[in-house]
Amino acid sequence: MTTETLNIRQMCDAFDVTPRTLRFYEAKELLSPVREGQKRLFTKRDRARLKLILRGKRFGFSLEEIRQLLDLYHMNDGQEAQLSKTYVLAEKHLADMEAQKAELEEAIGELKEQMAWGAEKLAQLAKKKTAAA
Amino acid sequence: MTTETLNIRQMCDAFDVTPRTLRFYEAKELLSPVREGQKRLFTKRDRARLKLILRGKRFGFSLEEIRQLLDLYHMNDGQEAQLSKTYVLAEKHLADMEAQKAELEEAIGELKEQMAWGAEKLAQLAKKKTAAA
DNA sequence: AGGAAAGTTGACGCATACGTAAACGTAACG
DNA sequence: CGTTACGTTTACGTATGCGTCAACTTTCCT
Repeated sequence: MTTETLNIRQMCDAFDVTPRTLRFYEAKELLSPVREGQKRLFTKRDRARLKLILRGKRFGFSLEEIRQLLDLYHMNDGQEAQLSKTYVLAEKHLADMEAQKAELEEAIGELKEQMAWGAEKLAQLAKKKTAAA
Repeated sequence: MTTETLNIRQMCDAFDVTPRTLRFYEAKELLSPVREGQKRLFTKRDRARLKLILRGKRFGFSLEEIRQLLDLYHMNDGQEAQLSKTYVLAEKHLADMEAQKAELEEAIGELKEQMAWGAEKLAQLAKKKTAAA
């Protein structure tokens, strides 16, 4: 394996982000790339986390929320207390996302209605034009 | 009808936002309440728009994006050029939302997997505890 | 008339999420 | 050995989305 880890530029290209963003995420403890000298090397784990971070962002979560949620995907056999706390957080998160999904479906439905109305209007205008020709 | 329009406080209570927020949205031309003297009165139209604004925010759209999208719900028989431009925007928006929905479904699936794993771990810990007792 | 209640317009403040420029390290290439 | 490329830290700058006074007006109550 030649691509066990990625340097910062490869990472940026792979995820379409800037170096600044990756360093920022590291500062916020969302990522923890290893160092080769002073250079960052991003592991498979970092890549998985970044994917989740970007996804979280698209769903409107703040970086701080995301930081906490990242643990959900790395439940590492800790204490029962910690694990169950994480699990509860996950339940909330799940409920959140399912609510968002429901709302999204409603919004899609409404938008489609509006578009049908608009399409009809456009069709009428097109007809008038044809008739006038 | 006594509730044809709402004053700012009623509007805030109805949508759980602050006066500052409503004034801010007006400044950004997302809302355009009528005036009674210098006081704002929010019409049915404003209420519909605010609902869409808040929804848009939950889906991670910026206020500026939302401002443009609001026209989608008020396609007011304008010029064909304008109307068709709005329609195109709507198509993009729709594609956006459906993509988001797909991603959301994927995310929900993954999270559920993680939770199943976590639940199992917790069950094992519970068993050990019972056995030890 | 006097004062609280509700609303208004500035104007500055602040957290989030980076952008951007400066100054420096280091490693390879010709 | 210079310089080009790539990366680093430090630090200040910036857009977004409001929060939070301050200073007034308007209205309604007593």
